[in-house]
Amino acid sequence: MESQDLKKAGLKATLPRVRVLQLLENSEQRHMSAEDVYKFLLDSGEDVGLATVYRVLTQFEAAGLVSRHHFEGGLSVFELNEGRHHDHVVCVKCGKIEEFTDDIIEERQRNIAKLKGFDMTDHCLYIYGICHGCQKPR
Amino acid sequence: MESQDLKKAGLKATLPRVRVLQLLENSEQRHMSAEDVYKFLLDSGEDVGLATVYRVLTQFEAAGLVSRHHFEGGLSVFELNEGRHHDHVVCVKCGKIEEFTDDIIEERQRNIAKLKGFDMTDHCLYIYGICHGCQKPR
DNA sequence: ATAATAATGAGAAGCTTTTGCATCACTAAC
DNA sequence: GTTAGTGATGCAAAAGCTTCTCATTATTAT
Ligand SMILES: [Mn+2]
Ligand SMILES: [Mn+2]
Ligand SMILES: [Zn+2]
Ligand SMILES: [Zn+2]
Repeated sequence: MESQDLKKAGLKATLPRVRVLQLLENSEQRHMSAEDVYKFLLDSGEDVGLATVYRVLTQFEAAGLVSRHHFEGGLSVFELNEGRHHDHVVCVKCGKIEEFTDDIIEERQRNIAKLKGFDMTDHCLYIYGICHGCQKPR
Repeated sequence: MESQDLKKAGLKATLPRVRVLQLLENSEQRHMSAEDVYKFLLDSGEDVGLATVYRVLTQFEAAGLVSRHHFEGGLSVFELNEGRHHDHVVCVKCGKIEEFTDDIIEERQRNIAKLKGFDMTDHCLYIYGICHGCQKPR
């Protein structure tokens, strides 16, 4: 029940919040822009405002329910935060996204931060390329 | 001589272009937003338009003269491309930026891309944290 | 059910970046 | 050195994308 998740996160269980959370949990498309979320909700007959979508996503991010990414081109997308950190491989042609984690890279990042005297709070690694499907001649 | 670099890149050596390139080469601040570049130029008495700065930076990027980064928060910054790839550690308090390269991380990234069937074109790794100076209590 | 309070939707506003266009400046040819 | 041609520039307007304002509505605790 999404209402419970929201309350645990200290957020009132309003209809727009429940709907956004449900969408992020059930959508085929795991990484979505605010506009995407908005359109999906409109299409499923919800009466929601774009401003609310932005507000809710920002609140979810603050509450740790979702993560926000800034992919190449500067467009920002959201995804449900399911605990396990991961990084991304993005196809620059079709936008396909693959997720991965690499413990050795993670380890090395921590060391680099320490070496530079930083108290690491976050990190992100984006690999851009052309996916198998987009490589075909023609 | 910046005019030569520009011509080699297939760009007319116009005054705004030369000035932007000089600034990127000589500025104390290595990573700059378009607005930064614009203000620096105005302050040094140049008569340049913001639109031109954006146009020139985009052209420089296309020509491989500069790289563009989208740091957390979505703001995009530019830096002179001096051939050697590197990644970034960014202080989320003061904006201080440290650069680094790690061959093992680079190697692993290539493998991950290959494993996922991607033809890697680019990648970026941002480590966010609080720098030494900003860690001091108060 | 009610009252108190917080959240919402719609539109306005704010930023950053891009575009249209008349004018101006490089460049190369004289 | 001039000149002609093309391409670049500055300005203002426009186009995203995101946030804010505010009157209205929904949620929660009583
Ligand atoms: Mn992901
Ligand atoms: Mn750098
Ligand atoms: Zn693809
Ligand atoms: Zn700092």
